[in-house]
Amino acid sequence: MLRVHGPEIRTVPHFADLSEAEAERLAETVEVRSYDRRESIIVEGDRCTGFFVLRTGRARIFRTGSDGREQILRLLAPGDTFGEVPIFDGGPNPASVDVLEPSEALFISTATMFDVIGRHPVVAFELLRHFAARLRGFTELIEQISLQTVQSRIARYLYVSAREEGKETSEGIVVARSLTQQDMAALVGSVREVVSRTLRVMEDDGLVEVRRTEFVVRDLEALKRMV
Amino acid sequence: MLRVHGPEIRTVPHFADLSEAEAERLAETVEVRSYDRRESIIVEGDRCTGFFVLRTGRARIFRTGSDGREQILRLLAPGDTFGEVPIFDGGPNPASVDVLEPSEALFISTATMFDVIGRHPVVAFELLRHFAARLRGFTELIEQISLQTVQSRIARYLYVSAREEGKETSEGIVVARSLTQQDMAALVGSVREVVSRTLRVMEDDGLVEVRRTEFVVRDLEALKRMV
DNA sequence: TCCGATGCGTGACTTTTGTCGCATCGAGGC
DNA sequence: GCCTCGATGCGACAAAAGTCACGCATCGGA
Repeated sequence: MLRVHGPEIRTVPHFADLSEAEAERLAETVEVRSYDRRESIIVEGDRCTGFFVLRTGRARIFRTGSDGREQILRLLAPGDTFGEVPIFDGGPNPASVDVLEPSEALFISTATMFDVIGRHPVVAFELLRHFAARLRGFTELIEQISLQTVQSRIARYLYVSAREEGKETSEGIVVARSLTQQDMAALVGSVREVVSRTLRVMEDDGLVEVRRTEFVVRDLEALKRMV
Repeated sequence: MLRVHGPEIRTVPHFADLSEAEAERLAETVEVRSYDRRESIIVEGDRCTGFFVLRTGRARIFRTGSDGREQILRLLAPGDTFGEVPIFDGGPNPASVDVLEPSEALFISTATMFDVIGRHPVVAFELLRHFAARLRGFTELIEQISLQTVQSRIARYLYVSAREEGKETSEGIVVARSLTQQDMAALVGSVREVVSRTLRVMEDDGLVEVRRTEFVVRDLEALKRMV
C-alpha cells in the first residue's frame, strides 16, 4: 500500500502545526487511494469511516436531486480536505464526491483523527477555522442560488475564474475551460442548455469569447457588474 | 447590567461540559441583551465581537439580496447559538439576525470564548460537532433551493412543523402559524404571493386547512410524499 | 480510418416563478 | 367604535428557467 511521509502531512492545513515527529507518526496510518476519471470517492448516505485530502487531480462535492439533477457544493483542488462533517456529527455522508480527472487522495480514519485531536488541541482549532470558512462559503452559495439569476451566477463563475486562474494576454484574460458545461450547470444550479445559451449571449455582448478549450475574458469589469 | 448564573450557562450546548465553578466564572463576563420585535441583533458585513445565545423569543438568520428579497438561513429558538462563524475565520458577519418577537440573548465576547477554549479543549470539540451539524443543515438547504420546487419546500415546512410542533386533534394535526407568509417565503426561498397561492392549492386538495392563526394538517402522508 | 461516447449548439415550447396592482380583513391603539 | 397598518388574497401578466428533440463536432480507441 502506498504511504506518505511527514512533510506531506504537514502541508494539510489541519496538520500544519504538528511537530515533525508527530506528523511522521500520523503518516504511518494514512492511506493513499487512486481514482479514475468520474470515479466516486464518497457516496451520499454511506457511513463515514474517515476523511480525505485531495493529493492530485480535481474533484467535486455534489448532491443529486430526485430527478437526477446535480448541485455542486464545492470544487476540490490538490490540498483540499473533504468528508470531515460526519466525523463530528456522527451522521452519514451528507453529499457525494467524485473526481473530474484521474486523482489521488489521502485517507485519514476517524479513529486516527480523534487520536490526533486528543493529543493536539491545536488541530481542533484549525478545524474550527476550516469549518467556519466553509459555513461562510455555503452562506454565499445559498444567497446566490436563492437570490441571483443564473446569468449572474455564470458571470460570477467567469469573473472568479479569470481573477484566480486567468492569464493576461493581448487578447484578454485567458482561462482554461476546466469544467464541462454540464458541470458548470451543476455548479451554478441550472441545466446545460441554459449555460450554453447564456454563454452565447455573453459572447454576443462581447464580454467573453468562448473557445474550444478556453475562455477569453474581454471585459472583466462588465462581468463584475453583472454579479 | 443583567447577569446570568452558572447553571444557565451550562444549558448552552457548547458549555455543557464545563464544571460548575468554571461556568460561574464564565457567567461573570456574559451580558444579557434585550430586543424588540423586528429589532436587529447582527447586521451582515459588520465586524464581529462575540457570539450569542438566544435566551427567550425567536429570531431568524438571513441574507438580503440586491433587490431586497431575503433568504432565511436558520430559524432560532431559545437555547440556540449564533454568530460563531466570524469568531473563527476572522471575517465580518456573514448574515444578519433579527428577532421575530421580543427576545433576550446572551452575548459572549470573542476574547472570553478563546479563553474558555484554551483552558477547556472539550469546548472546541463541542463546537466542532455543532459546526458539522450546521454544515449538514446548509447542505440540505442548498439541495432544497436548487433541486426542489417551491411547492415541495412548502410541503416540507408544513410536514416538519406538524411533526415537531403539531398537536393531534380530532380534526387533524394543529400547528400554530408562527411565521408570516412573508417569512415563510424567505424561508423557502420564494415570494409571499407564491406561498399564498401554494397554500390555497394545498387547501383545495385537502392536505391542510389554513386558519387565521393555525394550520390544520389533514393528510400528513400526502405532504410527506410531496417533499 | 471508422465508430461510439461525450460534449455542445439551438429552436420551439412548457412550466414555474416572480411582479404588479388592488381589495380585504383583523388587531390594537385612540 | 373608528382608524391605521401589517398581513393576506388574488387576478392578470411577464419573465426566467427548464424540457425536448435534434444535429453536429471531437476525440480516443478498436
